[in-house]
Amino acid sequence: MVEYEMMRTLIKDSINHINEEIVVQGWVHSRRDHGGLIFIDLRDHSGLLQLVVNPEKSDCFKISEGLRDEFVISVKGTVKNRDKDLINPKILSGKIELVVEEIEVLNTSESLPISLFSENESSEEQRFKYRYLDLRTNRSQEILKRRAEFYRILRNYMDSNDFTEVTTPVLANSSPEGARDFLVPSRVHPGKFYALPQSPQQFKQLLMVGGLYRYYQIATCFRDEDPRADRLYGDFYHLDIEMSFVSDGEEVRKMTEPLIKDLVLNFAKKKLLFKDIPRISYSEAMDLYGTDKPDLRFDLKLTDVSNIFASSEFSVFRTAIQEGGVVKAINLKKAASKFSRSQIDHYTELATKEGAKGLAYIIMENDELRSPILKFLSEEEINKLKKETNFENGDLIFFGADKKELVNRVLGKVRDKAGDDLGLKDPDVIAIAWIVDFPLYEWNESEQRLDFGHNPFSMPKGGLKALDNQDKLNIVADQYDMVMNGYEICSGAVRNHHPEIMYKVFESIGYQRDFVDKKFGAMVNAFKYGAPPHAGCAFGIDRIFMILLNEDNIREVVAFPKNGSGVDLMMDSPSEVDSAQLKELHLRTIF
RNA sequence: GGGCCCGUAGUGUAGCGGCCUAUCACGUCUCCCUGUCACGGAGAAGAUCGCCGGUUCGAAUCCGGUCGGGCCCGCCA
Repeated sequence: MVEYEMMRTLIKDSINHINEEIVVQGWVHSRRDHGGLIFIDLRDHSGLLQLVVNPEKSDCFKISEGLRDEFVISVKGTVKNRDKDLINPKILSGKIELVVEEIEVLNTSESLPISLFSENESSEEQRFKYRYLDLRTNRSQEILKRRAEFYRILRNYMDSNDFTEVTTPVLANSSPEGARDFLVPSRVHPGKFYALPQSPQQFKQLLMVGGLYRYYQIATCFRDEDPRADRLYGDFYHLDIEMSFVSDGEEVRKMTEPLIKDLVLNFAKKKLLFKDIPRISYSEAMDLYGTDKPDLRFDLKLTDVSNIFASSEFSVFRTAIQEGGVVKAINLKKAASKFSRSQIDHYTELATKEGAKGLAYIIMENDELRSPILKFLSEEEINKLKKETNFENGDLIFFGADKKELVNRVLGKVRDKAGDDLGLKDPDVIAIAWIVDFPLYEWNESEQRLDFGHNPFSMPKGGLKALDNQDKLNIVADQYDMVMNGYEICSGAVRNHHPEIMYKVFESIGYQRDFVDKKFGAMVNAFKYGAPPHAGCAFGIDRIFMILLNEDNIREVVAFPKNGSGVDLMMDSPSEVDSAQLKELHLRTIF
């Protein structure tokens, strides 16, 4: 007698096993009781198999009458071909069935608190509370398997390119910049804390100093920041990469590109919009798209039209420019007929939510212009506008007039929404680009001081000299992000590996040497002993996986996600601990 | 921390001031049924409409608060 765990195997081999006796185990997927004959669809990880229970087997029949959805059973029976007109083309095993001879209930099931296989999909809250049931669906099973496949591709690629996988500590140190840390109190050292790393940044750089040629890790990262649909709470995964003897970010970009292309083309089976992945500077991205993570599946661009309206009669435009701001336009080609008045109002709403005072627009239909601001615009201005923005019949232009940063942000959002509303985001297409040359510093308006733009460990282009001579806000770092369909999926940099430049970079925004020594002691010390130039990056694995699977919520692609408040509804974590545990950790309860 | 939206039998929904003693489907329970595969048929049980308070002659429905959930802003070097 053959024992089968896998029905898929059974299906493949069924030709050879017709009339053989076999044993299968699985879940009762559904039961159809005809009174004198019972059909059961048995389900395991590989699919469905129909069982037939005849009344002559009175013991089996009795048991079968009591079976309910999701009972776990073990069945012995004979594989039979179905008659031609009884074949079910909807299931893989539809040509055969198992005529039951013995049946044993291995476990029962209460009726389910969520619906698994019907058309009513239960709420996310319910599904995640009962995630162990939700995982039984085809969709979940598929996601788990695809994720394993995804990991395998990452590892194969890295391994075959001389990268060494190194596991770095999870109990690490709190870092002063960046996200909020998860702290872990030390029992042995009263009053001291570990922190769970936001990324293995410092460890991987120390590996470079340690002589490792190339490093990678599928690294767990921990950040205590509020989640979003595309951002997990708590822990998430990086493909973390670092390469020694690299002084130009281009080397990292060239190294990682083929992997991402392979994932798009062969893993996700999607179209890649740009075969040669473009490099777009941060400032260009902000100018053209109003964001540093543009969705490049569609080609809408912002145009600076300040020169046209510098002395306009329309005071909103004129004043904005006089006060050092800009006027920019985005021409939504052929959108005029597609947008109703109320839809345009939605854009205005979006703009004001972002801080704009309003959102001027102008429409050209049947050679006629329509706009609330039309009376303020001269013919010359209109003509120049037509020329500079390719403004034609059927087009709709939105304007932003304010400080440059605000205008970019607002029109960037407008651009993104227009991409949705005009159906320009093809789900089968992936557009990838590198955004390069991020500013090392940025101006913190609320605190009126300089801050690090992206991360404090990148090498300023031009080194020490740049730090001495240039206007700080003009200093560019060899720092790069990869964007995919409007999501940031990777961030990296050529690292600052000279102690003197490290000190200087911090000093420029008011941190003294001892601050650097205290907070980044290991790194800055290590750099004193022949640190090789090095560069790297980190890809957000969960997010890439989400995009490639066309999911719009990142929690869907994780086995056991936490909800929007950082709660694991299934495990009910975080939870209280008893006072003895707190005492041992030298903590007192605050309640 | 802030804004917007949601909360109705086990599950998904309808109802959005009186026709509500709350709709429908799935599930559950009882009975019938020997070829179904979303089996079919007959019947039954199951909801103090998240919770508290208010307005009203009257509240699932309107208002306030609160709890829970979602999306967004802040935050995410």
